[in-house]
Amino acid sequence: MTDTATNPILCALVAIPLPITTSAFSYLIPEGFIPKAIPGVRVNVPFRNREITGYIVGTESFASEKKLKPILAILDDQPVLSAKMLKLTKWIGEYYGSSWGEAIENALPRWVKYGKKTAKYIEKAKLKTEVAAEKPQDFTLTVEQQKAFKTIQNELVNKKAKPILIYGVTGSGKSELYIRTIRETLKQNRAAICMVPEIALTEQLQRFFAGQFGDNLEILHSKMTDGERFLAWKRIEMGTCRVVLGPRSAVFAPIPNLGLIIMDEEHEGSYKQETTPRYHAREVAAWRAKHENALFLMGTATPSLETMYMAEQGEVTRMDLTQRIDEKAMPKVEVIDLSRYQGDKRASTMFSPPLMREIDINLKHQEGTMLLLNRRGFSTSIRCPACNTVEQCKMCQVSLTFHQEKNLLLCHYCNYQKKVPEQCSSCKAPLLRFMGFGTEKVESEVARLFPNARIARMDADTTRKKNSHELILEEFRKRKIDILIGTQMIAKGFDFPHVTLVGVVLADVGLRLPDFRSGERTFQLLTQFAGRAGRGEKPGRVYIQTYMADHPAIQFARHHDFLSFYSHEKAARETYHYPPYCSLVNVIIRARDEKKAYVFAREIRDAMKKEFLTSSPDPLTPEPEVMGPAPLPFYKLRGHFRWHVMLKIPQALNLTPRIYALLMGLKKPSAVAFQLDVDPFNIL
DNA sequence: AGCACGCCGACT
DNA sequence: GTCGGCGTGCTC
Repeated sequence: MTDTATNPILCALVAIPLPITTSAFSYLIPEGFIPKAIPGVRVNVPFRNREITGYIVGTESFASEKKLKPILAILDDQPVLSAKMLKLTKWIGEYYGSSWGEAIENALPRWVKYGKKTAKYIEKAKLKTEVAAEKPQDFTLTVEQQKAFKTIQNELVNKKAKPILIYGVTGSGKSELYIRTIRETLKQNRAAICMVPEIALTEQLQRFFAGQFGDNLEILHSKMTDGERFLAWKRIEMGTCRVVLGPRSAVFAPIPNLGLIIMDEEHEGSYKQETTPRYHAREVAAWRAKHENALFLMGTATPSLETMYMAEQGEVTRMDLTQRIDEKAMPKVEVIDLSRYQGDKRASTMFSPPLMREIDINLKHQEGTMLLLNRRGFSTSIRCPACNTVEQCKMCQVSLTFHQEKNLLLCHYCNYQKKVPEQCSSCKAPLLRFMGFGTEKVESEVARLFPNARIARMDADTTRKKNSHELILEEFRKRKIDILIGTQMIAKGFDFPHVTLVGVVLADVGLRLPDFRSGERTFQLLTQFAGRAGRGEKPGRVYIQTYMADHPAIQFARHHDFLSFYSHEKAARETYHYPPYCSLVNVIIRARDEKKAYVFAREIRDAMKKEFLTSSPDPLTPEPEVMGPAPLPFYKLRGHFRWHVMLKIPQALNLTPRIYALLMGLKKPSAVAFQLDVDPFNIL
């Protein structure tokens, strides 16, 4: 043993924010840096032959000197990440298949990446305009609300509380429960995060919350300037503000003593991030709440199948709010079978006579109308006008997508393909119809039919600019607009008491998407949208136009019957082995070279089959399946050809390390890249 | 991700 | 004979 061996050498483990598999690299800590080299600080380190900023995630000692490079600089006096957040990001990396460094960078606001903010930023941030606060009103709780609140109160002090799901019909007063629960949390000197599906709803809830929590409220979202975010972050970190409101990224708020995480509209797909790390905020929130002894509270009128299933399994506590507050009735829903009006001279190309009549009535009474067409679809599907059959894949039970280039119908799950049929595969009628029109066309049609109406359209195209959301909504709220036309973004959460009529121009749009969740999504959309009507004094009316009037998603939505829809959909998921009866992992393969992408995708498919399809002779357990490779809907994206291979496996273990090891074992051409999507939400 | 190392085509 | 194409491999 030499002298150096008896003196252990202190090294730092540094996570590097690059897409590499090694989770952390060891570096020497130069003598003078030792006191500052604590977990959570940023450091500059030599990496290969360049300098890169990483994060210290731990320290270790080596008995003998290894050939390690030294840390070049330590950038922070205080950690930018607490020990708890380090653990959380580690788990995210492991579960969703990103590097620890990428998971860390994702959890931090942008300004951390580029260094400290100067006084200039702070001054700028202080100028932030105050939000108009709605006067706090104290509601008396309904009997159901009281019962739910009592349970929540108990669970709030239970360190081992399970997550709670509030299943409450639209207008049943979930927000009021959130507020009381947050107040209760504050009383215990703890802090709360409240997540909403998107920034637009943050702004809506902000006025409501501001009246309740005043200076204690802080907002966190990516459209804020760096300066605003910096101040907000610091106030939260120091415990000055103890109520945080924001979209999915708010789950990473640097709260020191977390007591509560609320997730409003739990079923919303926007909680799943579509870039690396592809985390689901529901899972992250559940993990964080569990490890920080906080309560996780979800609320929605249309729970996801996953969460309902967890409740059935006893892993989530479910509470129901079946009544609207103030004894308001649920709006009456009419389903209009459009095939009845084909060739009807009174019908316009998109409006049936009953819906036109109702719009007219609303204009005369000067009451608000909302029209929904959820057309953000990329693909057009084909339908038989005689029997309304939509061409579907026999194996996967999803709609076939029309690919113009190849002039074929493709299944995006298993790559089954067939020629565009010349006649309906069900009733043999000729002349199949290609469907497709969007909100813009609705707007022009409404303008033509109702020339005196004041119309606005709200979709991804009209809300690109900052504040355009609020501008449109504000005009509508002030009744300067009679008819608001939009995509799903007008369906969620808004509370306009003057809206008495909502119309769905074509409910079928969502049902044709090539996704096993299309029925669930359509049910949710219709239910949420119907809930926008009749929130004021007058009762609401809902008109749903469709060619698929018998579809369960439409029929159950018509009767506001979520629980029956759930039973129905659950049975289908079990039959066809989809979540919650299995776990899905999607491997996305892309390359500039079309052939290379496909060849490697096949290699991955074969390797995964070999790895996962060998065992399980038990006939009662469903076999794992490896599907694909199939082209992704955006087959050519930014010059890359994209394929995916999907693994369906009947257990919810964390398979990511195993799949990663497997894929790294293949000799991958460097021109090909792959990415995991664990628990994919959009199979796109 | 990047960035260097490495082995094949058109240039002074 | 070289300059440089991007295929491939590695990063404490």
